[in-house]
Amino acid sequence: MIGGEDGIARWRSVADGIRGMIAEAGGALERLPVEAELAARFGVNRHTVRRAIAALAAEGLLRAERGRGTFVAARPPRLSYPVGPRTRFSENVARAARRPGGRLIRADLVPADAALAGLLDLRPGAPLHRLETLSVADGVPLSVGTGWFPAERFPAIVAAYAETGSITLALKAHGIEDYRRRETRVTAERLSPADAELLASPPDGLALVSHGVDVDLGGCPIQANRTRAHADRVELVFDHAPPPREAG
Amino acid sequence: MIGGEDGIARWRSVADGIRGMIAEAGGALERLPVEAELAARFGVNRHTVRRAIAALAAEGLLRAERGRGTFVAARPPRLSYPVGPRTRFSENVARAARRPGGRLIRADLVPADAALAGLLDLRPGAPLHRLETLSVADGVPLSVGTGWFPAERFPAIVAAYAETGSITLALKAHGIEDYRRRETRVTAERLSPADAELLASPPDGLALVSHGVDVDLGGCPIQANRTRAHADRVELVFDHAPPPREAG
DNA sequence: AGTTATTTGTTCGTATGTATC
DNA sequence: CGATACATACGAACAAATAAC
Repeated sequence: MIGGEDGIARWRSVADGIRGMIAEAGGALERLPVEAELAARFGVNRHTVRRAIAALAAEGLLRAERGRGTFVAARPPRLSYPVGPRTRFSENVARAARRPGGRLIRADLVPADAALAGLLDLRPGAPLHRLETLSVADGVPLSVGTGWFPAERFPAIVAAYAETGSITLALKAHGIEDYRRRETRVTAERLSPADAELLASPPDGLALVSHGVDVDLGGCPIQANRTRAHADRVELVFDHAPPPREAG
Repeated sequence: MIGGEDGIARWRSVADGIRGMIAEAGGALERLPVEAELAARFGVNRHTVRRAIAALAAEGLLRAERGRGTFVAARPPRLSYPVGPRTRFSENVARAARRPGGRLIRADLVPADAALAGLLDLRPGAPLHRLETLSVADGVPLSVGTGWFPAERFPAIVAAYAETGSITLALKAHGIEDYRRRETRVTAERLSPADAELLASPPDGLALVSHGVDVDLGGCPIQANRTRAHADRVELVFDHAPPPREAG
């Protein structure tokens, strides 16, 4: 069964109608009329309105709250998150914020699979400390990160992180004075239910996923990392500094 | 109304059940039983099964095709998309593919708003050529890009791009021999309906959105750019090249 | 604090449209 | 063309969260 005159489903027309209402109001419309009234206004069943609202909510335009109403999503500006050779996820991350912080969610010892072994220059099966951490700024959770560290080289990394709340300091306790980011790969995914929970996000939120490998000054890998940043709250900024003229 | 014993909605249990079926089959399950059979198997109404399938499809796990069936989505590996100072979106982009290509979707003349004027070092209201382009590799659309060019400096950019299919060549026709990417900001969003259409994607797909500004060798901005890459098909790779040893 | 009204969320039922096989 | 299978649409009822009294 397809909608009124043309071959367009009715819920799509309703969705476009709602889009129009929002555009017409020009920012003045905070809350949508209730579903029953929209259904009456568009001359369709309440389910059809709900289908339209679901589509717009999936787009990020609306946010429906049970018992309260349906609201036009007004998103605050994202926090800029610089990424470069000197990226320190748990630290520089939220330096712009007044109260940055990190928290250890979980830590365990896992064997390296083929992919991790390749990234870290280890044999498959080598023991790795896996740390799951949450980074928070001004009380708002920004990202969940999983870091893998060679357990033989960094035997006390978990305790050091738990004590200092900083990867950089925990590495320093193992003799790493400085390190560099080698490469960052960025993708986008939907938040997993577990990550949505940690990030205090509705389950339909998006994650900016970045994979990276940090190396010591000798080029030896010391950490593989997978960070899921809340896409509504964070933007990644890559500064492509011009190459030094002298080096040609 | 909430499902059977605990406070979990039935469609969530059904979704978990389907997840289980897929996991249990371990890759051997290509096609799901039809909705009516799933409804019977889980003891719920067909609508409840459809709600569960919709959720899993939104997660990217399933793909429903009208008239054919519901299938477990097997996603091909993402194409790596290097981003750096010498990024040429319409070109390097898909060099890894056998048949890269670009297509002009739309072009028009727009006045610079405050944000664009700031990025491009122009006065607000200055005329800009806006080009909407689609980049394709091996027949698969990868990304939609919108580029803004100062119209006074690049009066014939639209014709030049339409003729050559390349931003770099179109700029060369205006005397730009080389240019650099200054900065890239990356976020994630849901695909807009229009972009989903262009990218031949289901409407619930995700976009990796990158904003960038290109400057000529004198540092003068020549292009502002907003690219929406299909998150399932593309990953952005940022290579944080080590500082050249020779230069100290 | 407790009760009621409002509003979105879930579930079932039924029927029909439309694409595929 | 008929059968199959997903998509759309309407109707009815109740659940659960919130807000108002």
